[in-house]
Amino acid sequence: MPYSSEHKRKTRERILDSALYLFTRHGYESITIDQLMEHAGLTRGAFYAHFANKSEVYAEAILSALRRRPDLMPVDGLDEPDWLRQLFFNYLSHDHVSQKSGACPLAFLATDVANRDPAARDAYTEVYKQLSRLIGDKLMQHADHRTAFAITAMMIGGVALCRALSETETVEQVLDSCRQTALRLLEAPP
Amino acid sequence: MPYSSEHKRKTRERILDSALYLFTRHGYESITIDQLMEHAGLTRGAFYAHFANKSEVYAEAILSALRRRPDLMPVDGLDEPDWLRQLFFNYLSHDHVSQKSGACPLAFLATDVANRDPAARDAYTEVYKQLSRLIGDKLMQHADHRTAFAITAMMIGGVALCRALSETETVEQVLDSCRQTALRLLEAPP
DNA sequence: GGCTATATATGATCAAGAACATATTTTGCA
DNA sequence: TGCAAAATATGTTCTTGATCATATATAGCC
Repeated sequence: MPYSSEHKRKTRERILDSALYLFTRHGYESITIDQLMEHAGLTRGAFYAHFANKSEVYAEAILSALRRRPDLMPVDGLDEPDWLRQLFFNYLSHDHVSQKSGACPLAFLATDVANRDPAARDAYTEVYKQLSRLIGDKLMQHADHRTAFAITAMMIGGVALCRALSETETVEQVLDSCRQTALRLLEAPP
Repeated sequence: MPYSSEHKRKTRERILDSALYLFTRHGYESITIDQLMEHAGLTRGAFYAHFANKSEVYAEAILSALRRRPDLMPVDGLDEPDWLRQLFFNYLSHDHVSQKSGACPLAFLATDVANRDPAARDAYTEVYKQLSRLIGDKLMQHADHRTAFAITAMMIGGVALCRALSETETVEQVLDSCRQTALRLLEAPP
């Protein structure tokens, strides 16, 4: 059994890192297996030792976002409102929109996933449920728990929207408005 | 000069109708010129009498949404709050997500457009500005004008999100939460 | 130090689709 | 009624990219 047992696993993770990076930036169709593997420092042929096909790596890449420590996540040790405030500012930021910090697949692949197969949509759904549950839990006692869905929709929509807009001025307004509104929803229970 | 002068214009509009229908459903890359023209009741060859290339028809299709009377728009004669309430319910509805009523390109093409050329992004930006301005105007005196950006982000995000999700139960929760939150933002000025 | 299973690389196939080039149809007008 | 310009249809080229098939390299084990 050649190659240490860790080797393949690490290579796979490296491919998934590249996949998440490239797919969030350019979408499913625009990325080729060649580009993906080159980005991971390998060639086409190695791909099929790790994944059955392109669809599979796409779905796995989305799920892999859960295993990462995203740059978007607030630091530990904050109380709930502060944690949420920091998340809002991290998420609804220029750095996120321009992918200087990590890219959330929920925002970057929203309409892309809708055109993919069930595995991709299941992966997306799983990631979404974990994010909304996390926010919902932090929201407890500060606002209606169910508001979490609307807040996540606004966060995802705000970032997706800003990425599509071609006017930086409008991007600024959208991000600012979403941040302010998220804070309002946090601090003013119904 | 054969073919009545109206003929070409109408054909072009028919192609744009098909383009908006198909692109919003399947995204830019998944639709072929063949499919588009067949849907419009024509063949490939006719396409190039109307558009220079695929990119152009995509951008034009997005802009064409402004000229349509979308099924999403509330009926006339309502006062501002009622108009907005009806818009929220039309937009954040199952019929919209499942495209039984017209499809808003802002929600259906959000991440798709981000991977296209500047013309497509400019078209998207133009449509977005018109929608957010419309909502902003209706919002006057009922809420902070700038909240319009957050509300549109939530509407767009909510629909884009729901289209990607594979669990109907979660879709239900998201739509419901967005509708309720939109109403709250409408009725409770900061 | 060679053997072997596995990872990786390279070559080949095949299909899809955008764009163009040419042929055909249509219809207003002389 | 026939002509001509414009619209539409059909044939063709050429590129791209996913997948497969085969070749090579790697490293654990005897």
